[in-house]
Amino acid sequence: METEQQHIQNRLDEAKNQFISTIAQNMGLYGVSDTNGRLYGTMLFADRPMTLDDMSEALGMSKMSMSTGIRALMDAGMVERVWEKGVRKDLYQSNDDWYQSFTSVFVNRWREASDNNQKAARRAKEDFEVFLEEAEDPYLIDVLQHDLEKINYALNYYEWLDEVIRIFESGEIFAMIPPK
Amino acid sequence: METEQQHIQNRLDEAKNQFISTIAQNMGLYGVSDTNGRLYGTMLFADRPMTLDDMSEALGMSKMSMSTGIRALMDAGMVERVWEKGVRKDLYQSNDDWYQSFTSVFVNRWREASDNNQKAARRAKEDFEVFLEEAEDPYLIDVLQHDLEKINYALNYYEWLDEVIRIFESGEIFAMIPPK
DNA sequence: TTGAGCGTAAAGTATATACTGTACATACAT
DNA sequence: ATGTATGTACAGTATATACTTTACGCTCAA
Repeated sequence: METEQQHIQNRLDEAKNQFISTIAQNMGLYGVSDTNGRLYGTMLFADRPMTLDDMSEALGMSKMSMSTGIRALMDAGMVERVWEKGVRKDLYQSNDDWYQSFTSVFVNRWREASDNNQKAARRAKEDFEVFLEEAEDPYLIDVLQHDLEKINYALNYYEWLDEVIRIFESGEIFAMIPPK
Repeated sequence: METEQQHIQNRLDEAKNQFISTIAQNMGLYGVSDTNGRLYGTMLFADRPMTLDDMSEALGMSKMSMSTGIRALMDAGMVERVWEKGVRKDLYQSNDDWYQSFTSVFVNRWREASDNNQKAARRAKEDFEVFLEEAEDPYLIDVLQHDLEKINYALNYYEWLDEVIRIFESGEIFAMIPPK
C-alpha cells in the first residue's frame, strides 16, 4: 500500500517525464535525437551526477546506448563528466547553462554548414569564370552570366549568415536580447 | 564528337552539380532532406519553371518523389507554383529570396518547438506547485523546490528564445545585420 | 461524352538509422 | 599477479525513412 507521500512522488515522476518527453522531441532542432534528449532531460532533473548504469536503469535501455548517447551529448557540450574520489564509475551531469550550451550547439552546426557552402560556392565561381572566358556561343555566355549572378548572390547570403552566427558566437546576442 | 562549346556545357553542369550537392547536404539544418535539397538546387539554376517530369528527368528519380518533394519545399516556402496559360502541367520555380525563405523556415520550426516546450513547462509548473502544497516529507519538499527552479529557469530561457525568434520574424535582424 | 494526360494516394521495397547483446581491453583492488 | 568491475568496439537485429511501382481520380480537349 503506497503512502500519500509516495503517491505524490509517483505523480511527480510522471509530470517530469511528460516535460522531458516534450523537450526531447523538440531537441531534434539541435541535432539531438529523441532518446538522447530524454537522456539529457533525465540528467537535468537528477539531483546527483549519474553513472551509465543509473541512466540505463532510468531509461530502460542498454548501457551501450547510454554510452554512445553520452558521447554525443558531451560533443555537443550539453553534458560534462565529473569526478568524485572513491567512485570507479564515470559520472556525468547536465550542463545547466542553456544559453551557453545550446547557442554553442547552434553556432557549431551552422558555422560548419556555412563554411562548406562558401567553399563550394567559391569553387563554382572560379569554374564559371574560366568557362566564361572560353565560351563563344552567345546563349552559353548568357547562361553563364546568370549562373554567376546566382553564385554571387549565394556568397553574399553566406557572408550575412556568418555575421548572424558571429553575433551568437561572440555573445553579442546577449547584449541585444538580455537573458531574464 | 562533341564541340568545344558542348564540352564547356558539360563541365558547367558538373560544376553546378557539385555546388548543388554541397548545399543540399547542408540543408538538413533547415529540415530539408538531401534529395529535396538537390531538387531545390536544380530549380535554382533552371532558367525556366520546371514540371514534375522535368525534375524527374533531371534527377533520375520517380515522378512521385518529385511530387512529394515539391510539396515539402512548398510548405517550407522555398518553392512556388507558377502558371503559364496553355500549359497543362504544374510549373514550379525556386523562391530565390534566401533571406526571406530561409529565415521563415527557421522561424516556423523554432517557434513551434518553443511553443511546445513552453506549454509543457507551464503544465509541469502547475503540477509541481500542487504537489508542493500536498507534500509533507521534508526531502520531497526539497526535491520539489529544486524541480520548480529548473522549470522556472526553462521558462525564462524560452522567453528569451522567443525574443530571438521574433527578431527574425519581424525582420529586425535585417536592420541589425544588413544583407549585402 | 469520351479519352488522354496529369498529379497523387496506397502499398510494397530498399536503404539508412537506432538499438541491443556479446565479447574484449583497460584499470583498479586485493 | 590475479581477479573483478567498467566502458566500448563490433556484429547483428529491429525500426524508421526514403523511394518506387501501380492504380486511380480529376481535368481539359475534342
